Amino acid sequence: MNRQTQTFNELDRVIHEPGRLMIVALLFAIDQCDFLYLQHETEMNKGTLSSHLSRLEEAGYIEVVKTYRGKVPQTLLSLTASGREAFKQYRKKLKKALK
Amino acid sequence: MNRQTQTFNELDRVIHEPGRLMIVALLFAIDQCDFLYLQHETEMNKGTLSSHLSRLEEAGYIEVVKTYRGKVPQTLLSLTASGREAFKQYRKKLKKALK
DNA sequence: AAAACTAGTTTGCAATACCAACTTGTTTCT
DNA sequence: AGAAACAAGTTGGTATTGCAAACTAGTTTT
Repeated sequence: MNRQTQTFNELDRVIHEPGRLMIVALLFAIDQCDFLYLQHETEMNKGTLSSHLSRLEEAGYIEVVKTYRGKVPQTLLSLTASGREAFKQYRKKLKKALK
Repeated sequence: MNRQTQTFNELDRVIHEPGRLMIVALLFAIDQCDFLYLQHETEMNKGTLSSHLSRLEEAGYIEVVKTYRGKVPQTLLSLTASGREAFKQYRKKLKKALK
């Protein structure tokens, strides 16, 4: 039984998906940002971004706060403690497996 | 424009999928093996393994040789030069992005 | 007041992914 | 000889992803 190999199979799928990996890595680095910033930074279209954010929220990895910038709606995103931990674990496992 | 972020989006999807990541990483390490060995090592069911192998073959990343061990069919798998290169690139990008 | 814009969400669709069950040919058990 | 098991797939069925287009709700422009 090759444990090194199995490590790849234990990767958190919610985070592993490149679209969400971009989002989580960004939020890990900058703590908080809004929907538009994410859209520009990741170059995803609105629909795709929106669904990835829903998935991350369901997983408890991000917090979604709908607010206003003046009178324009603005959605603020940030990692939860659980999300930070999940990303750290993911990175750790991946680094180990890629050795 | 955050290039670090975009790196995650440039990852080779054929290799990024954990099932295929296991296969490719194994073949990278051991050069050649058969279907059964892969099945035990990755703990995937036959259907899933078979379809991942087809995908990797289509991508030109592995060579599939159907032979016999006595009269029992045996499928031998190995990475192509292109497959080795793709895995090296994948690893390089990922390591860079995880920094 | 109507048209256009902002910020998202929802929907429909094609491609993938994974599992379970079925298939074909061979070998082993009884 | 007949039944069970094995190797290697193939074939559904269900879930997920990604994109584009339509939709919503409030705001600003003309």
